[in-house]
Amino acid sequence: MQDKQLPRYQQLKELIINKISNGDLKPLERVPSENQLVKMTGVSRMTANRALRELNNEGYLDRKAGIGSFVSDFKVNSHLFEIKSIADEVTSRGSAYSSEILEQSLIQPSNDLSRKMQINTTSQIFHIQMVHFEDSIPIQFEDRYVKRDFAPDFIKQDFSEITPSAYLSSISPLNEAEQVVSAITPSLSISELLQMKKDKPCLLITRKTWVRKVLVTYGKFYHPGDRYELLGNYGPIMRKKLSNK
Amino acid sequence: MQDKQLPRYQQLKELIINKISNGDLKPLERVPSENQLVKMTGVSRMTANRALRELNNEGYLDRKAGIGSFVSDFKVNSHLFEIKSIADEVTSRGSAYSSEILEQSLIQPSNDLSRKMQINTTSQIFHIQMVHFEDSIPIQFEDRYVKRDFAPDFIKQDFSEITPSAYLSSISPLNEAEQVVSAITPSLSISELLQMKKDKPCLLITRKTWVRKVLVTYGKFYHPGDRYELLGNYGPIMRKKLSNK
DNA sequence: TGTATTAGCCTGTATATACAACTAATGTAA
DNA sequence: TTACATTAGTTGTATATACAGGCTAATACA
Repeated sequence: MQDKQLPRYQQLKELIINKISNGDLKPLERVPSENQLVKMTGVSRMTANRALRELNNEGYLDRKAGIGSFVSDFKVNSHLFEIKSIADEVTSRGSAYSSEILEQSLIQPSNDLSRKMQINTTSQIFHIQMVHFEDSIPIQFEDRYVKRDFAPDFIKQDFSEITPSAYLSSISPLNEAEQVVSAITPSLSISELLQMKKDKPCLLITRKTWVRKVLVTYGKFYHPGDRYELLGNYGPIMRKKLSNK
Repeated sequence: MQDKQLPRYQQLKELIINKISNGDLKPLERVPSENQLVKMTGVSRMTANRALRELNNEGYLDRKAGIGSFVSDFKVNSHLFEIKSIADEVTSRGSAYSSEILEQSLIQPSNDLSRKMQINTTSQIFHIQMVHFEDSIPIQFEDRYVKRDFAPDFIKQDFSEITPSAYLSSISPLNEAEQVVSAITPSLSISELLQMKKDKPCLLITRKTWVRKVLVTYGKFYHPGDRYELLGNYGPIMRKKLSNK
């Protein structure tokens, strides 16, 4: 039954997380101040402070003394997941990013796919296939499925302007992700798309992302083994804050 | 000069982190209670509470109401880094773990290696090469270098009993790690060690770990691409606590 | 002796209060 | 207009206090 009531600071946190998840509060938007929360909910300022401070530590909010508390923008959330937009990655290296879209359609999922995405076969999903280039050299083949009801306008987007990852993050911050990394020998078609030599290995990343415990995307990302590495930094005190600008 | 003094709860946190890092406080050992910290340092209980609570959230401590606060054991820290001991990984899947040691020696580093490990060529380092098996099938070739002054007894260990990762974690919790994942075609010798078919790809993980900002190990971990996957879960609220037992 | 109670310590939460530092907007004087 | 001071609102920190709930060991009692 779990009717044991949560502590008040936790209730406050979930209230705000829910507003972020369902879009009531959008990235960079202002969140009620500590004193406003005191007036709204009747808690003391210290418990409002604890709620906002912990949300800040967890990466949901950005706070500044004298200014206020704001919802983190999606770049911060991406960093939280160690999942960067491929376009940002390329440009941050000082290289030129470009892309080529191979397919962008609304499809009926196969049995296998509907099972992987935890839906029934009658609901439709979006499918996109594209290649990402760094200085005109292919570095990723993206093969992604997206739930239709999560991103109804997915089909209308121009993904040569904004990557699917960035677009999906802009709709709603992703709460959770699972990523499986493996090394494979690519199929002939993928090998050709990535302009790889025969029998060269491929780094394959299979990623699922959830929003509020609901799976929204399932994608496979193929990288040429000799042109791409996946970097991860791990440490207890590595939170990065937005610059002041 | 940075002589601006840190907040008191932060001073308390660093005091305890330092004691953990330099071995004054060992895993599972008791940490001063909130009231003891009050008497020792003169702060109020709430700021002692904040220090211990945040250390708990960051994975350094485990706290239990009615019992006390204790240094997390190395398994928790490993999880913090998303780096699991290969032996734990295998046994948690219900398989039988075994290993074979190929080399365990004290060497003079080459120029290239001394640069990678940020030491001069006169200091000696340990070198170990071993293969890890799951149900007698090789799943990892480990090629690791360890600073001598960090683990002076490294050479004496029986690594068929405890993996190098687990041993190093037991000496001191690792503060920071960097991990690069790539897909390669293995050399013939590695391919044979891992009993792989010709031209099959290999998942290569290159990992550096630091303790108190000092690099202590540098290792390469080769996995057969068709027998191993690297799994990562990402989410804001995924802290796992030790069971009660 | 065996059992129940109590006392004491621990963490967890919540409140009220206070002061400091920072920022933006406003008012005021040169 | 410009420069400076004031003010109000924000977060950041620190303290004192209180009560609840979990746990252990000493104590009291039958």
